[in-house]
Amino acid sequence: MGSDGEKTRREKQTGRKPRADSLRNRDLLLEAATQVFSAGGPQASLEAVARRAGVGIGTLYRHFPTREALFDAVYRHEVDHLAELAGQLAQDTEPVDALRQWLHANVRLVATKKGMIEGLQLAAHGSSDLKAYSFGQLTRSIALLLDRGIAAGALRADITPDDLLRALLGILYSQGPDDWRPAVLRLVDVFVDGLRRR
Amino acid sequence: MGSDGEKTRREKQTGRKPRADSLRNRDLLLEAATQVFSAGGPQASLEAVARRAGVGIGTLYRHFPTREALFDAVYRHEVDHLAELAGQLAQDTEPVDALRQWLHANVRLVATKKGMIEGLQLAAHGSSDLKAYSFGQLTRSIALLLDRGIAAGALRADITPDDLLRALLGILYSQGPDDWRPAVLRLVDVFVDGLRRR
DNA sequence: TATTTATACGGAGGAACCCTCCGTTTATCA
DNA sequence: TGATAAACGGAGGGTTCCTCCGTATAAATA
Repeated sequence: MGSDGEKTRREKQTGRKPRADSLRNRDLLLEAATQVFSAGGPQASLEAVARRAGVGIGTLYRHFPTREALFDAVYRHEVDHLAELAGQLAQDTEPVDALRQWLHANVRLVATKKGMIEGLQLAAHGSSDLKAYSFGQLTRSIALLLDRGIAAGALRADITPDDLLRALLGILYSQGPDDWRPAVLRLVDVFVDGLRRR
Repeated sequence: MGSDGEKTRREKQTGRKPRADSLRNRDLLLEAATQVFSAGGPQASLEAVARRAGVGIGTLYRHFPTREALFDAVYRHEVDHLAELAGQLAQDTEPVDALRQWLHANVRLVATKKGMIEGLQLAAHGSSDLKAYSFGQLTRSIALLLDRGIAAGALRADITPDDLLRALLGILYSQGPDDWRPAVLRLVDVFVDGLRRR
């Protein structure tokens, strides 16, 4: 969960206000990391992140003791957006279409943040907090949309939100070299068709 | 293609037989690389590969000037196996089932070679020869199976072998942490269902 | 078999990165 | 305005990457 971010943002135990430079540097690092990871993938240089943020490498490690901690902070934000969207679609839109649209939104997001999906995949294999959090958020979002479709009798009932998340991440990750978006969107549609009740 | 491996295996231009130690070391390196990559993924230490093979790091780089070249040699072999299997299934088995079985075979393969899929993904984004070769082999295999299904009227005709390969790689890559195989196999089946003509 | 020579070998070495540790600086609090 | 807890920067030891080159050796030649 957010434990790590929280701890960094707030004190040890004495009741002193966090220093202004600390907060500022944390934000600088986060922004720099977003850019560096987006461009270079999850194994990009942390020293490059520090350089870009204009702080010492020691400062980076104090705020984010591990590479995963940095991912944690960077990607939780994006995931929260998707969860919001799912909530909206679940109110506005016809079930099957809502699911389809939400999946398409994921494709769109990844289109601009190349490194993100790799990060999530890395999280999927590793055991960071990010995994628990983002998978939770995404699974909840999917469950919301999926269950509604099942309840309406429009979607088959033998697929779990977990399954669907796997497929989504997988299909998303399978970006081709050139203009992969149309192909990926088509795949999503095929998959949604496969999900329809027959 | 195999240009790199071939070049290493055979001379510059003079017509001299390749040295025995060279060939031997190449094989040692290949075997070591297969193990190291399978365990540690595509960014595993090349020096570790050399150590495991019992040769100097210089020898490794002479045989495989880049990390990609090593992948190239290691994974082309596996891909060839899958191509063979596709050929067999195309003769033996009912179209939709042949496709399903071939996809399942992919799942099985990946189950034992963790690093491989990451390698293929890496190739998919990069621009190595491995990409051209393995994608060619796999696409051809899929085309074989897919076209047969379409010709028989059993599969929808608006999906290309390319698309299907993307989906396959994607779904394969989406391994969960625990016992992911049943889930992945289910996803494959859903996808194949989506491919059915309706 | 002995000599020549093309070829391969090993590993030193410079650069980048990882992460830790600690002396110095600075923002809060009294 | 001090006092001091907290944050800062970056040196430094370790690892990996990849190149370069003097040494060793297998194939060719006599």
